Parts: sequence; C-alpha cells; structure tokens
Amino acid sequence: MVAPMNQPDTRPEKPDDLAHEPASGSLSARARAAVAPQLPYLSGLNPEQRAAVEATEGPVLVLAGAGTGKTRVLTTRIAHLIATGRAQPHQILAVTFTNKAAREMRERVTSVIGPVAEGMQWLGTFHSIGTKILRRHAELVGLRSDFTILGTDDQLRLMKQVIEAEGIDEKRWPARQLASLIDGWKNRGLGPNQIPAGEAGAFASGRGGKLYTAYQDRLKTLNAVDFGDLLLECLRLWREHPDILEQYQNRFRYMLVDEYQDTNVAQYLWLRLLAQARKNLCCVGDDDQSIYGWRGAEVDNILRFEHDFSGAVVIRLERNYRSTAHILSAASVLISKNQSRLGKTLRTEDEPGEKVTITGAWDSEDEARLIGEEIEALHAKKHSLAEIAILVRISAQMREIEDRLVTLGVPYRVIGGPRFYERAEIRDALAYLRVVNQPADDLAFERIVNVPKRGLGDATIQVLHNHARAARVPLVEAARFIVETDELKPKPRSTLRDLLTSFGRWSKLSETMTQSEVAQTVLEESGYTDMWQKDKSADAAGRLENLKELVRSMEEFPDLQSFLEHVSLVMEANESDTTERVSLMTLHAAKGLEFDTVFLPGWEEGLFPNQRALDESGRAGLEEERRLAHVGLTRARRRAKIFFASNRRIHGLWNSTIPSRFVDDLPEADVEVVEAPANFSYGGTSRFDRMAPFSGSSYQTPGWQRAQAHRSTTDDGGYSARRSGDRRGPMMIEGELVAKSTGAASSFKAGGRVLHSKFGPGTIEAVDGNKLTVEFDKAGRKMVLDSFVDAMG
DNA sequence: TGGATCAGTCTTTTT
DNA sequence: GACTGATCCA
Repeated sequence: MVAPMNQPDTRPEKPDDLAHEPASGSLSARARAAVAPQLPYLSGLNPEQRAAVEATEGPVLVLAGAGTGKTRVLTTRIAHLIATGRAQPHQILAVTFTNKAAREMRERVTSVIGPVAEGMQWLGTFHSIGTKILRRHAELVGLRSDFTILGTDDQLRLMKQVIEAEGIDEKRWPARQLASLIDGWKNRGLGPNQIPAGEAGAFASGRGGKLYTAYQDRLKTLNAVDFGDLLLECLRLWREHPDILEQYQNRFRYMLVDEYQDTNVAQYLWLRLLAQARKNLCCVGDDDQSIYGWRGAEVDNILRFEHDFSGAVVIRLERNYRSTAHILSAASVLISKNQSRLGKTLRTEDEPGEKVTITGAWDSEDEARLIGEEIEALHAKKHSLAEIAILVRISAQMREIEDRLVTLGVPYRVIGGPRFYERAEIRDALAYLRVVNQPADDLAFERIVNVPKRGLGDATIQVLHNHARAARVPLVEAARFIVETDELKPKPRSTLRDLLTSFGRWSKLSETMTQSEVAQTVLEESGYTDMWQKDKSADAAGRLENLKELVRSMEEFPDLQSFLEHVSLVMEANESDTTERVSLMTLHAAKGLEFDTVFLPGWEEGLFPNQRALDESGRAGLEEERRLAHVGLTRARRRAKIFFASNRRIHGLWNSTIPSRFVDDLPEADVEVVEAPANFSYGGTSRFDRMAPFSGSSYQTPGWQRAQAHRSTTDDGGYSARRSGDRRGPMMIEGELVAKSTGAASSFKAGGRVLHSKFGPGTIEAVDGNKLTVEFDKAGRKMVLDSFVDAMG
C-alpha cells in the first residue's frame, strides 16, 4: 500500500517555463520570479514544505499529515505565486470546504504579502465559488441571476410536496430518505438523466428518478437551487457551453484545493474540468483524516490522484510540529492498521512527553466524573481551560458530560451543534425577510404564514395551494385573490388580508430604512418577537438574543438582498466570548483544531467504532472510524486521555460494553493504563451533586437548560457547590492492563458461574482474553470485562 | 385550530 | 431518554 516516496525536487523550478503563457511572461514578472529563492517567506519552511511551495507547475498532491504545517504551505504557495509574478491574485482559484477555512486563508495570505491578497476574488468554498459562477450565467441553466439557495429544511419541505404530488404515501417513503438519495446522486455529479439504471428504482418502487426530475423542475419554477446544484449546475453549464468553460480555464492559472480528501465526485469533476487546460492544480490533504465518507466524500479522489492527473508530483509532509512523541507514535501505529491509505509516517523532534492514558470507568456517569476530576486537577495546576477539549463520537455522549461539568462549575462551550442559521428562530426571521425581499418565495411564505399562530392553519394553506397551483402563481398572489372571494371563512380571511397588507407595507420600508431597521420593524409588527417574549420555556431568552444578534449582524451589509445571499451560504455565530472554557465537541467537529489536553471518552465497541458504520460500510466503515480515532489523538499537543465505560445507556437502556478494538490497536510502549478508582457503591453521583446548580457560564447550552429545568425542582436557588468533597481524587495508579486482552489469560472458564453487580448472576459462555461472554439469568447475553464480575462458588 | 398524548426513531453534518 | 411526527379530542 505504501507508495514510493516521490522526490519533490525531481521537478526543478523553472520560471522560464512560463514563456508560453501569454500574460504572465512579461519581463518584469520573470525578473521578479528570478529573485524568488531569496524571498523571506520561504526561509522558515522545512525542505518538504518548501518543495511543496515551489513546485508551482503541473499537478501536485501534497500529503500533509496532522500538524505538519498544511495551512502554512497553502498560504505560502499562494503568496509565492503572486510575489513571483506567476499570477495576479484574481487568477488564482483557491477552494476550501468551510467559510472559516477560507477566511483564515485570506487572512494568512494577507499577513505574508499584504493587501494585494484582497484581490483574490476566487478564494472561497466550493459552494460560494459555484454560486458566483452560476449567478453570472444563470440564464444558461434555466435560472434567473437572483436565484435563492435553499437550506436543508426548505429542501425537505419541497420534497414532501413533490412526493405528495406524485400521490405517494409520505409515511412509507419519507422525504428524508428521498433527500439523502438525491443528495447522494448530486454528490456523485449525477443529474436526473444520468442516474444508473439500477438506482432509479431505489425509492417508492421505481419512482426515485421521476421524483428527482420533479424536484428539479420545482426548483426551477421557484428560481431556486439546493447546495448540490451549486456544483452540479456548474458542471452542466461547462459541459453544454465549452466556450464558457474555456473562459474559466484561462482565468484560473493556478488552482489550489484544501482538504482534498473530503472532496466528493461532483467536486472532483468540477476541479478536473477546470484543470484540464493548464493542469496547475495543487491539492493538499491527508487520506488519514478523511472522515466524511458518509457524506459523499471519496477517499478515492486522493488515493487516485497520481493516476488521474498524469505526471503528478506527490510531496509528503511528515514532520509534525504539534504533538509529543508518545501521542504521535500512538496515533501512527493506530492508523497503520488501515489498509486503504497512501502511507505516511509522522515524526517529531519533540520530547516523548506523557504517555497516552487509558482509563476504564464503571459506567458513563463514572466516566464523566473521572473526566471532570481530571479537568479540575489540571485547572488547579494553572492549566488553561481553553486548552482542554473533550471529543466524543456522537452528540448523545455530551449530555452526561455536560451535566457533570455543570455540577462542578467548570465553564464549557459546545462547538458545532445546531448552526446559528439553522436555529428555528433565525430561519423564521429570515423567512419573513425573504418574503419582504421577494414575495414570490413560496417556501418562506409557507413557513411563517402561521408563525406566530394566527389561525391560518392547514386548511387555509390548502386553499391557497390549490389556487396557486391551478393559476400557476406564487402563494402570495393566490392569497391576494382569495381574500377578495368568500372561499375562506371571515376570520382567516381578514387575518390573511391583514398579513398581506403588512407585507406590502414592509416591502416599502426598505426605501426609507436600513435593512436592520426593516428587520426590527418586521419582527415586532408581525408579533414574532412577542411570541418568544411570551414563551416561558428556558431557551426563549436565548432565542431573543439570537434574533438581536441577527439584526445586529445585518448592519454590515449594503442591502437586504446581499445579506440574504450571504446568509444562505455562511452565517456562523460569532462568539465574542473571552471566558476561558473547556471545549466539548464531536470528533468530526474537531478536525483542524488542536489542544494541549484532549479527553477521548467512549472508546467502546459499538459506539466507537460505531456499530452502524460497521454494518453499513463494512471494512471501509471501520477504517473511517479508525481515521476518526486518529484525528482525535492527533488533536492533542501534550496529553491524550482515552476512556471507556463498561456500562452505557443506549437509547435509554443500560448496555454492557467492551473496550474498543482501537484501544488494542495502540502500541503498549506509548500508553499507560490508569486504574480508575472503582468504588461502585457510590453509584456515580451523590445527592449533593444533584443538588448543586450552577450559574455563570454557557447559559445557552443544553446542559445549562437542563440544569435550569432541574433547579426548578430543587430548592436551593443559586447556591453553587464547587465540589462535593474530595472523596475520590483522581488516583493515577499504574495498574495492570485492564483494557488489553494481551495480558495474562483470564482465570475464568466457560461454564463457570459469575456474579455481575448490575446484571446479577450468569453463566460464562466464552472467554476471550479478559473479555467474557456471559448468559445472565435475567439480563440475557452480554460481553463483559472479567474485572467486573466475581466468580460464584 | 391547537393542545395533549402516543408511537417510533435514534451517527457523524461544511455548504 | 428525548425528540419528532402523527393522531385524537375539546
């Protein structure tokens, strides 16, 4: 599997090669290029990094392991292209996956070469660049240039309508399923006419393809696209109009792609079309960090790069500047168990540092308690909370950890979670603004016509729909007609008329007001703000806060139109919070981040590797899970702490669990097994813990809200216990290898009777190292660790 | 129409 | 256990 190491310097830098390139072959450009080797920004790079920066011509794949200076190479490369006169800023295409990454790249390029970098109009996400291109040629793909971009929920609503229109039972064939099917096709670059024969029948007994076509038709009617279309329609545009493709091929002299391992087929095709002419495509990525396969990312894209782009140079960055040797070695050995990889060996000159710890907890509550204690101990030693992260496999794991942190009074922040613009209140507010901006926006209108409740329910909407469909007009127009007839009962009729009048008035406001004033007015006059003010639930205050934030953030934009445009693509909550907090997030959300100390709870079979990933994708699924483990470990600079629990509640039921196979993948020399103080009689949480509410941090997190909900049932309003007594400090006793089955053979034998403190008595069916399969008399068959059962006489 | 209750579901989530 | 969607009843 390990490809031979390519010599980066097989391709000597020859700026003169550019002579055949029309515009950039000017004397001045070449003169500037000639001084490149002395340019100061190159001096801090190691030889591989420098090679990656200087191999400007032809296809280049930079395999950049975790912490090897990937971003630095990318930004320096851009700076180099500009500084040496090879390209003007606007002739460089630089694509990332997230807006955050794009923003950071722009900032870093600017810091190297100054404000010239502001001229990089083609630095952005695949989707934002796709949007830009489509707006220019919208009419060629059957759209108007002011098309709207649909979010996931609008998409779903539309699909529901399409399914119903086809007379298909939406319960049997849920819209979600169709959405993921169509998404999958779009990810693979397939339009409605290009679906492989065997797959068109995948939905509603053979009507999948038909529904896809119907959905696309509805989108066109609404002058709308979904995220997938932003790429797919570009592909269609370029295929049907080679002259336009040529324009872009000529424009983009150099192309750079970040996180190449995450590209899907559509993105690959998109890049390949553009790169065909000049072939100056530089992709940076790490096959070992490909964790989005389930979302359509094709690891194959990176594995086959050399094959797809002939003459490609592959440069490996293997010098890690982030983690200590033990952590790096543990991560490297773990990932080496994967078969589908190009192969890299990360190395560091850093000290060995602390070993990776593995701690077994009794149950998930206990696990959360241990983590909490370790965090407190670190904090007491002046370790910054901002440098601590807890990375979980699934969000459901967060609950117990949050509860524990709240109890202890440890400030934390949940990263990821619902995006700002995905929150219901934000989407509602935006829907109002969309209708104000564009009354024909049916999906937006439908969303808010009865929010807040106005008595315009399903029955009324149905009437509007019928008329709209019959007359082929937008809903708003249908409504205008209907209120003049007596089709509706008097009450809904006058309510609807009032609403239409309001929208008419609001649309005119933008002539005299700024868009944030308009928004403010609309939200107040519509009764929307009122609705949340009257809401007594715990999160209403947070929602109002979010609405304020929305209105505030609008001020930066020239008009409503451009704000809405921005919002459909970007919109992240801008956290202006300086309090030091522990970060809690999923492993997926952690990619690209780093922390001094990383806690990795839940390393149990079934949870991590996730059973569903295994069931659905087999070995590929397992390998992706292992890459996720690798990502988790490599987030840590100085301390990585793995945990597993022997009992975990899954869907509300307690299950006995066994340690993850990834624990056994780790090299013994780099890990240390920590014996958890296994005092089960405490049962995890004491009454005192439960009674301690907490105030002052993270009031928007679910944990806080749960604490609030809890507080109303307790009686000690506001008193915050820092800690419920040090009955069990974090005892770091070096013990035998509880977690590994490589240790001494278990003293248990099949057929023997054992007693488990949670499951009661049972009979051993099989022994595998220290893992026992036990048929419990009451609880059924479970896998348990031998250290958690006692032999019965 | 809207609240209340019940059954069924349950990874990961840029754009 | 907690959330969603559907169905029932006032």
